[in-house]
Amino acid sequence: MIDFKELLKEHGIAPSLQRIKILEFLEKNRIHPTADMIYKALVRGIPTLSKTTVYNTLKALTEKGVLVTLSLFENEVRYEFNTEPHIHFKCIKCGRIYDISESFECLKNKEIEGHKVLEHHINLKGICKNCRL
Amino acid sequence: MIDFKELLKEHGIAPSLQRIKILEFLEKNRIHPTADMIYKALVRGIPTLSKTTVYNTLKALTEKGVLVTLSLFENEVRYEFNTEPHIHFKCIKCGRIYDISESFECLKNKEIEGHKVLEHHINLKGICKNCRL
DNA sequence: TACAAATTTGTAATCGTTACAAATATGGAA
DNA sequence: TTCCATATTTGTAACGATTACAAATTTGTA
Repeated sequence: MIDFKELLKEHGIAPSLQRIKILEFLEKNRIHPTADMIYKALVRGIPTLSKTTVYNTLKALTEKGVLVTLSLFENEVRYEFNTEPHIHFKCIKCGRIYDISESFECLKNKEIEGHKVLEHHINLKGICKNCRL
Repeated sequence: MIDFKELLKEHGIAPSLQRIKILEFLEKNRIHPTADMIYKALVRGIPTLSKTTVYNTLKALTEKGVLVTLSLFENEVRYEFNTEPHIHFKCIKCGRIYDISESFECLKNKEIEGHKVLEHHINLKGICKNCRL
């Protein structure tokens, strides 16, 4: 069990209730949510929660490297924990986003057509194992 | 030299001046522009051009498969001709987006962790050959 | 030339996000 | 504990990209 309060302190962010809850939500719900999804989920427990707080917190956590933002297919910002490099798969039927543990080390720090590659993002799209049944 | 009027007709879209110019711009300027960039570039030649027309045309052309939309890193929609599958590289210094002809056939129609892969989008980020100098 | 249908246009609405300032909560010093 | 400066949160307004919509214009065809 992660100590979210500690995790925030380690990154120089004061561990307020709102921040802890946002971080906890992202750790426990690996669904790559949008800011709005996070807000809607948490406002039940924290009725005074403001969307601005959600955005501010996500921005701060991203700047500190705790979170990572994703630009997947539909052009909406989604957030996830910054963990091992992995690939994202989005199901065109149910819309769920899956993490694929496979990684393409072959791209890392490579030089392609004269350009120095620092980051690579691989997004897959198709029918997920549940929707294929 | 592509006959844009013909190309539009082939896809069941009436070849109006505005549509021809938008298509022509995308074919001649392989810069993966946003709708706004297209509008700004064309409004000089067509002073009455409306942004709505640009959006409508881009939407129609995308639905017909003539264009493809990109969700790259900054979460802004960009458009390009629908051609051979290729990889996009964005320079973090100059912001330019390059097409990398290399393709990852190894991903095509593959089954990964039980999911059926239909599309794959690979986005690279780094320093381009010009900015490295 | 005339007219119905398609296209374009401009305005207003919408959505996600950010700016900003007031209100609130916090932690440390006295 | 109480006080206070500071940090955090909140709500509203502003913003930019996109879409909805209806009026105006253009087009192709009879």
